[in-house]
Amino acid sequence: MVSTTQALRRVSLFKDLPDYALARIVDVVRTHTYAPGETIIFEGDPCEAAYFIAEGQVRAYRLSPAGREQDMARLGPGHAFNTVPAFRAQGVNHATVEALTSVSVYVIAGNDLWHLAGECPEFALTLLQDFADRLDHLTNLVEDLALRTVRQRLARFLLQHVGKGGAARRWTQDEIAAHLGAVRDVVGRTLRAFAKAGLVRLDRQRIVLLDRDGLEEEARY
Amino acid sequence: MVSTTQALRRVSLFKDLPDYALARIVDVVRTHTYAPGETIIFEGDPCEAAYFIAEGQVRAYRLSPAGREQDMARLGPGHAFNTVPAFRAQGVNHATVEALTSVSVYVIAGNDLWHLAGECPEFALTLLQDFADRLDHLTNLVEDLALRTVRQRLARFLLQHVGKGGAARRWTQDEIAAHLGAVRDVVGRTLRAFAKAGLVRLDRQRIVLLDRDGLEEEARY
DNA sequence: GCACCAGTGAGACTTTTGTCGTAGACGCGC
DNA sequence: GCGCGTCTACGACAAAAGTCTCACTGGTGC
Repeated sequence: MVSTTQALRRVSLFKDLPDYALARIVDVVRTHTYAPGETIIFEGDPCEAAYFIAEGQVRAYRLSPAGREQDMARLGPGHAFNTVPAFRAQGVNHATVEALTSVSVYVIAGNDLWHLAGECPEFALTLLQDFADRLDHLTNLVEDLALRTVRQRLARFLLQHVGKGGAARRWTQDEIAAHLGAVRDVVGRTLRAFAKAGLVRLDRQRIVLLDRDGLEEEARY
Repeated sequence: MVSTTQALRRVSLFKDLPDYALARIVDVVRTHTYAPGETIIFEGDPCEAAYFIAEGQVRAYRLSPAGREQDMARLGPGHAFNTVPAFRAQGVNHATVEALTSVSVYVIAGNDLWHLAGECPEFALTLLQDFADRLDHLTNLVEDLALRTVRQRLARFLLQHVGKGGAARRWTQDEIAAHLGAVRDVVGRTLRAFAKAGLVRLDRQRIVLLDRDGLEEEARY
């Protein structure tokens, strides 16, 4: 715990906090690590704490009784999750969060987070910014789900997430489906349709964009 | 402006604030009224200010290029809207907001809101609670849109919004559709299916629930 | 009374999405 | 190599949702 203050500064949500705030956080924070594939919190469980990612990637999703999944967010170093229930009356986790890689997190109990926000204005503002970003993201997600077809959503997704370089992480069709609010079959079918139209090339596990303008045409309204 | 402090306390978001915070708000707040049907802010416009409802009902929605609408929220006295952009880098309104009734609001410029949150911890906490509630609401909305059919959504909607007494406000099928993320035709068709199954009775403009258990069955899973 | 209009009921039809079954390709551990 | 699990391809089919059209109702204002 000697250099915890230094380490905390690496989390972008804590980066700009004054020393006194960090000192208070050090008092209440714990650390924890999770293996890839491990589930960190379960939707519906009573909320114990909020999590801040030091290392690794996680995904937060909701699960339907039929087993279908809908991603709410993918989060990496510096992001936080499960911060919401600390500020609500009945605090239950609002999504299931799963480690995609090895993950190490800082954990702060809900009560402590509440008090920190009340005592450190800088921290409260940081949280407000974070919440605002997530409200924006969810609002866009709602619009997509309600007003656009899978085809349009997939075109947008490809434009955003399949970078020019091959450096982009691989997405399985199942993952894309969970991200878009569809099922694997439909994603695969639509991808093949794009391939037939010459918009993309499917190199088994790798998707290469051939016609960016064409995809933008598909994505636009 | 004499009794503004008193009046502000009627807004539930301001209710529990200490006097010094209210005094600061009084310094920067303006008031405004809107007629029924009037659009208060437009999606995509640069964000000027945040709004707190003193009187009346509004609805916030997103519009697709095809003219279809998706409600994000319906808000009444004590609720706030357009508070999010004040906490984001590029502040543009994230939805269109329309007055359903005569509406009077308190208006606070984005900058002022930011400073208030930084200087009044109680206010920051109140805003965090408000944001947390809305994140919860939007998360549920995403789950509904992605994982449930219109039929299931409609059953839930009826259970929630059509109270026992006849006191419930009237919903047109168009409004229900915007709320559920569907189109009027489908809502009407599904309502008729429910009526045929004996779950509801349709009295032109009035929906009466006949079989609550049956609807819960439709809504579940 | 009359015309007008928003809200609704209803049928026919298309498109989109989801479901199922089967099969092939690939990577991995043994 | 072999088996095994994951990911993918693809066709057939079913269900859900959307689109289009027309008619009807009940209220409003004139």
